[in-house]
Amino acid sequence: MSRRRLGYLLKHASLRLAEVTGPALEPYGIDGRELAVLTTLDTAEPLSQQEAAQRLGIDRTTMVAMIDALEAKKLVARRPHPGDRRKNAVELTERGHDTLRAAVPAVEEAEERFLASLSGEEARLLRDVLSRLV
Amino acid sequence: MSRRRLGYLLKHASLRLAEVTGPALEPYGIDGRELAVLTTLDTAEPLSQQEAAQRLGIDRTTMVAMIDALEAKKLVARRPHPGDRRKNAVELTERGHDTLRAAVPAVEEAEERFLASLSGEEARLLRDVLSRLV
DNA sequence: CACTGATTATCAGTAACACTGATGATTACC
DNA sequence: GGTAATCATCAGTGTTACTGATAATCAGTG
Repeated sequence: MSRRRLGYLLKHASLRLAEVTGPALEPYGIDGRELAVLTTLDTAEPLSQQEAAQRLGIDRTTMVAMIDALEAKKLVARRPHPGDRRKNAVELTERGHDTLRAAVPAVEEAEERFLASLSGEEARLLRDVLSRLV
Repeated sequence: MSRRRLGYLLKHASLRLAEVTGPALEPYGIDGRELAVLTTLDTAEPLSQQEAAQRLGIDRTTMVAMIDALEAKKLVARRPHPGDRRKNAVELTERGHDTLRAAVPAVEEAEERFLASLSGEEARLLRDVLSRLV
């Protein structure tokens, strides 16, 4: 049974989750990956693109395209980094903060719908177990 | 924390799992997707390509390419379907059966290594919970 | 039997995603 | 001062999986 294989389960769980979170984020004009970038950038001190990429576990060149898209939507801004002109200090704009504040509850609600068939204990354990594996 | 987001966890769990199962399957010349197709095709009555695609939850056109690759490796064969000349009856070859028999234990061992940090109960529950979500 | 509509496999084209490797600018080291 | 490392960027590539079109075949209807 290939349906029992862990790779199959993780992949299809991702697909089914995206079917729920995608529409939930659509009103905010972003997708799940962009929400993750916004969340990562929402720190006290602004990050360089490379720092953000490392924290999120994505490639540096992928982050360039992500920031390009978010900047085009006026959700983030590249600023000169104080003290190192090689770096960009990437900051959320006012609009970026607003979008983040509104999108996070929307996606959390979508996740809960996705997990609706589980008990609270099971849902908690799923997150916990996945966190340890990652 | 974007690291708590379910989409992030599922995606990165998939990536980390692939890092383990990929090398485990490499000696057999197949990847995880191809193993899933082989497993799906290992039935009493041979399936058409479309039936196999539906069981596996992938697109019909994707299955064409998968079967092309597996046929080139002599692991499966397209036969005329008895009673419906529109269909192909896709069968495992002798070599396909051998590969499947050897690769399944290898990938299961890799999965266990991936799950090594979990208790047996947690591992069992992870599979169970994911199955219900898919 | 002839006709219409559905089904199957295939192909070309496309899109999303994420990588490698190279480049220019800047910084750090010694 | 000169060399090596770091950062952002870009062009190119590879993987994956889709849409839409086509030809062959089958099923059902009158």
